Amino acid sequence: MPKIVNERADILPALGEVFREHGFEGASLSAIGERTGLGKGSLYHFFPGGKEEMAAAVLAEIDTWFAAHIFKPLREDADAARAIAQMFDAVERYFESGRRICLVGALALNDARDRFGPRVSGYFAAWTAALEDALIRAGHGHKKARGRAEEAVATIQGGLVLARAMNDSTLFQRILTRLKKRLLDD
Amino acid sequence: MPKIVNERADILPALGEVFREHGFEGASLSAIGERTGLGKGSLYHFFPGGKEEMAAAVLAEIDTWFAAHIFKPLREDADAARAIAQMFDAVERYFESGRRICLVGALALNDARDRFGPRVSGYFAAWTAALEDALIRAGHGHKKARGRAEEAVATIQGGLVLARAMNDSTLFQRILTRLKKRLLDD
DNA sequence: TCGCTTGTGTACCGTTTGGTAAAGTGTTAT
DNA sequence: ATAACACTTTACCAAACGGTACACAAGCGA
Repeated sequence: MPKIVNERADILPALGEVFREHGFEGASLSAIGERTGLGKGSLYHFFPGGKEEMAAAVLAEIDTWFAAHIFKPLREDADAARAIAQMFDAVERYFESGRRICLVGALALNDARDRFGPRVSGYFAAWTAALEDALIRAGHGHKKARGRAEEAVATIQGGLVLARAMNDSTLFQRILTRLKKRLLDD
Repeated sequence: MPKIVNERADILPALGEVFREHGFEGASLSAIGERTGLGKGSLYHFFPGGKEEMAAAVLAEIDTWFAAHIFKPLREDADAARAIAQMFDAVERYFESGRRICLVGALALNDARDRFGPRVSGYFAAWTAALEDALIRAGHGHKKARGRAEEAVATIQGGLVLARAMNDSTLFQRILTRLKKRLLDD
């Protein structure tokens, strides 16, 4: 009986895509099995906690990725403006110009939020806080930096909603471009 | 056998709340029955098409409401700036300061979008088009009005995501206030 | 070669799912 | 009074659900 995977981290990307497509409730074990190529036996071997543990693992991986590639540079890069510009590049690549949605945002919208409350709120709290920090260092007034950061993160999330609703990835790119310009030039 | 309701429109609000809470897949017939107080028999009497017809009816009602209370004033009010201001008031009331999510946006994020594609895209297309129209009449440049309208609608949607994710309705209010100011003063 | 660990496949569990059928009960118009 | 209609109740269905149990195969160190 040959191994298919040997690290549970190997199937997290596929897991993430299933949850993105169907949501938490809609992602059935059969859909998960199909996408990952694993049977129930293997899935419950890697994730004894079932669907909930799978989603939690995906969220944790997302957290880690964003912390390393976006939040940390925003907080620590000596050139704050450059970090902000890089955030926009990373966001556009990560969300594939709006063709890919934000799983955390999607989970936040229905009752799945209650299952993953701290993870969901922590993700957005970390993002806005890091961006606020960068904005201040880039010369924005302390008082307005938090508001601008919140609004920017919201605009990105909303851009994903609109781009997916209208099936128009150029819309997401336009929104990002405008937002980036406003944050850096203003 | 007493009537519980006699117009199917009477149960649309309750239906909408169930879909908002659980999403399309997650809204089981038993949950729907509980919330509406109707058994399956009655539900299938009013909606022979099942869940899909229920959700479609809710979406149609939402479309109608927004068309009458938001899109139409934006397009037709002689005082465009006032129409925009009223849009923000209506949005804050309708979404209960971020405690209530946008069902259309939520459906857009997972595979439920494919079931209701035209309705979902039409909703956002109508909103952005109406706001663009008002922005032009309020003195914004023709060329940038569309971009600003798209970004504004996206920010509202994203504000709902963030407010719900962080369980903070003041966040939604702050975002609306900032956005309104920028659209009207800039 | 022997166990042991780590995965995998399959059969199975009880429950819930969306949906159907039909009988029954009120109301209303004739 | 009666027949038609509108709605509700109940029972029922096959399929799918999340999850469990367990036998079994491969790789590996001793």
